[in-house]
Amino acid sequence: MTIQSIQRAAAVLRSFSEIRPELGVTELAAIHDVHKSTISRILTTLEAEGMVSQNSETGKYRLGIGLVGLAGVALGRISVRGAAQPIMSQLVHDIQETSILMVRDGREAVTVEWFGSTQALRYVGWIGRRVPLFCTAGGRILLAWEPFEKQVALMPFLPQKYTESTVIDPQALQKLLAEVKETQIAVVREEFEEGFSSLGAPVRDRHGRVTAALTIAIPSVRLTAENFPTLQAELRLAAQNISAELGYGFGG
Amino acid sequence: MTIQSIQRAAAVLRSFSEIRPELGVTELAAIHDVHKSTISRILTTLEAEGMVSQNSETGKYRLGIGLVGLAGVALGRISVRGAAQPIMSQLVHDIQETSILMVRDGREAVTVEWFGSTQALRYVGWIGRRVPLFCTAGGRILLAWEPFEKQVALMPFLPQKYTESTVIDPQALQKLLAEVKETQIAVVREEFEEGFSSLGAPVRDRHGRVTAALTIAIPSVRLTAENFPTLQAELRLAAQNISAELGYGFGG
DNA sequence: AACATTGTTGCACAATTAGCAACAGGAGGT
DNA sequence: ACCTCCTGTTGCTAATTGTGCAACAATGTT
Repeated sequence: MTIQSIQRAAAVLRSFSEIRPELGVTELAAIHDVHKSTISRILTTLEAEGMVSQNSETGKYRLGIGLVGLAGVALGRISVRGAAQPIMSQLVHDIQETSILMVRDGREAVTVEWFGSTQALRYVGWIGRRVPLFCTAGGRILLAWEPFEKQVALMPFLPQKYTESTVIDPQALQKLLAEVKETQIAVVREEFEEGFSSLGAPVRDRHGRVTAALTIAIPSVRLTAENFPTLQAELRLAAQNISAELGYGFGG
Repeated sequence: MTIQSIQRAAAVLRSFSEIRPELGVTELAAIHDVHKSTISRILTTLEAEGMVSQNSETGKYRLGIGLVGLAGVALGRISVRGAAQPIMSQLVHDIQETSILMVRDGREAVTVEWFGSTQALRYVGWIGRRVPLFCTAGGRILLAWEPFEKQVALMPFLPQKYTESTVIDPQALQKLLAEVKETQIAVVREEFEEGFSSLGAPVRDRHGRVTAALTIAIPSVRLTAENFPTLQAELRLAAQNISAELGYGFGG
């Protein structure tokens, strides 16, 4: 028994994205198959609550600053962040590449912490960035230890290709996930973003469950056969150290 | 014309805080003077939307990871962040103290970016942290250039004292805000958190409006008469540089 | 075992919401 | 300047949905 108008409000909020950060009443009404007067009222209410704001020039709406404060409270309960921060900071200092910590949110992975490389050419992340599970290293780490039935249940939701390299064939993906589980490392080369590749390693909680993914995001030109062994070793070690901090008895 | 049930949902979300990250149905019902069955249904709906999650052991609720992704989109539209990041990183590198960028959210200031000092004793911030306007350096920066009537209109909402040093007398505060406006620097010594002080400087947009506050948060033992001139000068310069990036013609 | 407390659920009713229709304002074209 | 089109907003009312009552299920304490 859920409350329909609250569901509608949440659906409206989720309509905004990195790609479509600003939307109009008429657009949202079409997306949700709801009358525009209804959308207008939902947005008016959400604006009063600081969760959206209206661009006075365009009349269109965006997500509002009030969500940031709510997310701050939500982030505060994610204990892996505290454990990971010093370790990630050191990792980035050592390898001079960007490191990102992700957890699962529905059918996506979301960034809950990140430290950026200081090199001029580097990957820039942000807290709250959502990326697909299937074609990112962090996403594959979060999927690889899921029960097979759960992995299969997600296959109908495979997204479009993001790049020429994106793997979207279910069987090929299953194979990749099995390899991730075996090697404990995920490697994604330009499947999600042209020019960038990523490595991922599992972070486990005290029960041994993979609850987060520690990743390195790197301009592809800098991921070579020469430095790959070092990078993946450093990443593994950092992920193991974070897991140990969380109470995982991992060869500690 | 706002939608009451959506307002209620938002009010429930805002009930969670740093201090009270986990709340039960009965507590929330009392806080909001709403029947607990109503609260239970609101929470069930919000949980289905990923905006809260229930602790299976305690039966209580917390804010959920879905809010982080929404906040990520909201953060993406705050252009001051991109301008500020390299400058803040350099500032922290130079002074070895934590720097925080805040914008206003209603009657509070919220952190939209931060870079932490690597010293062992340091201030740790986080994206989405909300702090009172009145007794933090960033908050005072955000208030100081507000029209007098707007400042006065906020006085009834003065919070309780956080520390022995918190200034909550309206007239004393008005005087402090006038000084901030004159000196272009806010200094708060342990008014919000024991052991920590902060300095704030205004960040202006291309229209000249103060739309963000750049701050340094520092263990009070490290803020001395000796280093204060250097710290405030570095902070001013960094804030001016960010403002210039935003198109403010500030003695460029 | 009995009791207290918490979160959940079925039911019915009336309060609130959703959709229709009209409106206000702005942009673009002639 | 006038007209058309499009967008977001608002008054009104019917009916749908949300709310509160009452009961329930589960857990913890004495």
